[in-house]
Amino acid sequence: MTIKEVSEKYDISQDTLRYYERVGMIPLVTRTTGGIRDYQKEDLAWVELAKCMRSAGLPVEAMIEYVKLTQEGYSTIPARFQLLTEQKEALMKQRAKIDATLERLNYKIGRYEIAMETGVLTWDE
Amino acid sequence: MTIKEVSEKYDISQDTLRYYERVGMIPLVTRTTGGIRDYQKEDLAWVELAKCMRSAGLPVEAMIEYVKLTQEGYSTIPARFQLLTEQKEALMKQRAKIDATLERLNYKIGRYEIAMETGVLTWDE
DNA sequence: ACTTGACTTGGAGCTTACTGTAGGTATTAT
DNA sequence: ATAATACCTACAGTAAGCTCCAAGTCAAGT
Repeated sequence: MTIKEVSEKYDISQDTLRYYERVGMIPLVTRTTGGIRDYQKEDLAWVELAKCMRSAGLPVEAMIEYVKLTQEGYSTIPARFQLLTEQKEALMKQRAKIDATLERLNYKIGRYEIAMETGVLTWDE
Repeated sequence: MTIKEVSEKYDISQDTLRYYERVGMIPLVTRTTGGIRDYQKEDLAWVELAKCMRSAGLPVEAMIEYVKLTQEGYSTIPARFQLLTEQKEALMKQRAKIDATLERLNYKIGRYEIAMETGVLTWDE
């Protein structure tokens, strides 16, 4: 699969795909003899994982470390476990912040709704 | 309340507090005759709101627009309603992405746990 | 063989959101 | 009055994560 096809399939720009590979956020992609990227199933799985992690806000740095550990073999399994656990904690904290903010937004939105119906805005900020 | 006290109370650097005011993410803060910031209850409420929104990842730009609308009076209530509703949608999407990523992390973490107990790693990425 | 278009690298540039610095002013304690 | 400390503005610098560009290479069609 060419970089163009991967770019379209996952809605990630070609530049970003090359960037991910360059910084080590995904392992080196399979190439043709001419040096052109030819994404295999495994390469695609890494791209998909990277996209998922990034979309949640997980830092590029964490993915780079994870890829590095994975390439170092089984001995790094405890380290990988720890890394993923830490990232999981971080995401859970982030979700809690979003939930708190959503509650506030809902409250404000509700007040604006009432204001638009009745013409009265209570407790403005 | 001085900027130092506000900084400590909300755990936001003084630089950031000044930055928030400068870019209009919070309205202009009350000053002493000497020109020094003296945060009043209302100023603090804005700081707190800004902190909450930013911690959830809501863009600074959105808060700037919201503050601007608020200062333009009641006629902007529908616009404020729309702005907050859009930001709410964005946060809900972000939360969904976090949830999807958390599921994947949990799956991987579970597999690493089993690997550490049994020495066998199934279905590696 | 030649053109066209997609691909390559290396490196510069951009955006967002701060963060730090320099040079000056205000306030507080002695 | 003076020294120490906290504050001020304006502006430059930084970090993360892309994004764009130039100059060149590869591959497919004619």
